[in-house]
Amino acid sequence: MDTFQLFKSISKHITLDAEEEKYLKSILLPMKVKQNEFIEHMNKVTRYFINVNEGCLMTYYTDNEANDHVLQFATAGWWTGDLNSFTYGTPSIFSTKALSDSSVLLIPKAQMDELLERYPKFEKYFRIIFQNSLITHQQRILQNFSMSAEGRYQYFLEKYPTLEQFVPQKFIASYLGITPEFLSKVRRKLMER
Amino acid sequence: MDTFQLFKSISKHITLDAEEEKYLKSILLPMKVKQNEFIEHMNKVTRYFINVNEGCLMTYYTDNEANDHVLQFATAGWWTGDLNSFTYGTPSIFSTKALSDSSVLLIPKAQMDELLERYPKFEKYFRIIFQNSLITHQQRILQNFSMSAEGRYQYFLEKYPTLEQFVPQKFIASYLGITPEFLSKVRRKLMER
DNA sequence: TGTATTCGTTAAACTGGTTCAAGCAATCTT
DNA sequence: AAGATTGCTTGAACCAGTTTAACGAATACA
Repeated sequence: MDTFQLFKSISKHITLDAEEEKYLKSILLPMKVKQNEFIEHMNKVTRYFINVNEGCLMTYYTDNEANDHVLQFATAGWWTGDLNSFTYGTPSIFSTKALSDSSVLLIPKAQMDELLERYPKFEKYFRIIFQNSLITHQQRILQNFSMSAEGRYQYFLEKYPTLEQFVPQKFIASYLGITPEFLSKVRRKLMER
Repeated sequence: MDTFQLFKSISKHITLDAEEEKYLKSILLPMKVKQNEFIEHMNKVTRYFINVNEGCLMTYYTDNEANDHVLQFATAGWWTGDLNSFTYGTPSIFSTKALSDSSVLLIPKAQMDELLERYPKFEKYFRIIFQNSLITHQQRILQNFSMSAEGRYQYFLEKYPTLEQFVPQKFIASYLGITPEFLSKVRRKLMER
């Protein structure tokens, strides 16, 4: 099964020789998770940086009032997880769970460090991955400030048309920073037009 | 004048040899900007990635109703600018201006590309810079969802104690995603305790 | 030195979004 | 197949933050 989405993502940015590809495969941990199963739990140190191969994951924060706040959905080819906890070994503030039966590739922290040291080419790959993700996060911050909930919802539907099949509405609401009740009202308003 | 803040930032993450340091210096454009002067303008393609040496810059988005929304303040050692426009050559949605008399180092896009190609060590440096910035942006998104304006203001004061000297309150309000009027109320409430 | 513009504050009216409570449909459990 | 839990919707009351307008203090400017 050489058709990991991860390798498609990598080949967009760098070209691996046989040795590099072999080494990378040797450190990846393939894993299947069923719907609603967790890969990482809040309050524990994150062990893995996660790449989704099939299905859909969600990384989210649970606040003191037990409200969930979705940081990110991840589908085929996307990286997810608590980057701060993974990088610096601090307890995670996020949990990551499967929204559908999924298959993922995990890289443990020590192997990630060794990969970057042995084959600095991967520095470029992750530089680009983090750079693009940063751009996306910058845009999300500004949208939350400058657009209404209705506008954010419409933008979400346009930008991530494939996510609706995986993600219950209450989690879309959470991603948008509103309550499920209010998303329901927004949707009705949009339908009536 | 070998005391650029940038070199302190770099030495935290990688070690440069004489050649690399010399090359880097040869492509940096030092520049002084007076208070309220612009380095980059919205709607134009960003030419430079900006590192602050002295003073304070602000990168912000102006929406259709002419409201400003602050993405980032940057003081000594920090990078700023419109990363999307710089990387992909799209028209910028941000402007970057000086909040005080400042000195900065600019890297033009072509020179940045060449730096990364010639000396891949800088891939690691920018991988770490973008990774840390991404972590900060993730936390900011979640704070905006899970904390009140009052909580966000207190957190801002704790995290960036040096910024108050540079930044007018209306821009702090903008950074927090609230109106200046409401920040004024929040401040009074906090004083009264 | 006087004048104009900008900045922070206050207060009253307002609104986008929340909270609480209830009901219905779908799925999970046994 | 009945009961229990979860997801989505609706409505009424509510609240955190906005809008508008006005005022004084500070700064910029001619």
